[in-house]
Amino acid sequence: MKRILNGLKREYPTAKCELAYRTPFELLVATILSAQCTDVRVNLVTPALFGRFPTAHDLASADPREVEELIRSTGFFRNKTRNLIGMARALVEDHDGEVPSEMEALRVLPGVGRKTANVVLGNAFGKNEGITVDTHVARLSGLLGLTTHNTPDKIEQDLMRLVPRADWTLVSHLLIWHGRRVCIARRPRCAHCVLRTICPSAFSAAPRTAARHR
DNA sequence: ATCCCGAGGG
DNA sequence: CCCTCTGGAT
Repeated sequence: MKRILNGLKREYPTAKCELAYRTPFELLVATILSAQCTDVRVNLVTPALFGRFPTAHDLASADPREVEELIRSTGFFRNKTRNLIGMARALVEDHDGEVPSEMEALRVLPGVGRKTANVVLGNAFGKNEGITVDTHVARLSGLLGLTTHNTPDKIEQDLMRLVPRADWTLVSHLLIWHGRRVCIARRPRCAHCVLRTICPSAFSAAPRTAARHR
């Protein structure tokens, strides 16, 4: 695991959050939108969304139909709209319209789960509350020791035990970047992967289909 | 047909 | 643990 992380660090020295945002509020909204949707598509809709609803106060009084139209292409748009407006109202009522920097306060907001809270705490507030790993990690399962009995939750716990707390947010981004750029679903670029020599699922020749790990 | 930086509910 | 919610890219 140590060797894997060192390899990834060398490959992505500037890994960071790829969601576009300027304020904690914008990051919170963008992260909620990123559920089952790529960061690229989120970044396509957020400029118009943030232009129309720059703060929690603006979103709290928004017309749901207008929000739905703006975020439709990110999928799950009815759930997301309900959560976004409910979240904005909670921010206005309980936090003067600001995004709280505490895990417990974030988690009770509508639509904010463990992963969303971690992204906001790590990237907007510089806190390392935990390592959250995305669905890409299933493709690194062979490397990370992910099995039926060794779930993503277990992997995250192992990573937190191995990595200094100061690097938790960085490690989340390293794994995400690798998933986005190299270990791509159904078309992994194994020939360009720094983990090629130690990955049990890697193709030695140019791959045509994705590696299956389970 | 399968996947995407998920959350909420049963 | 399971299921549902959604559109777009590949």
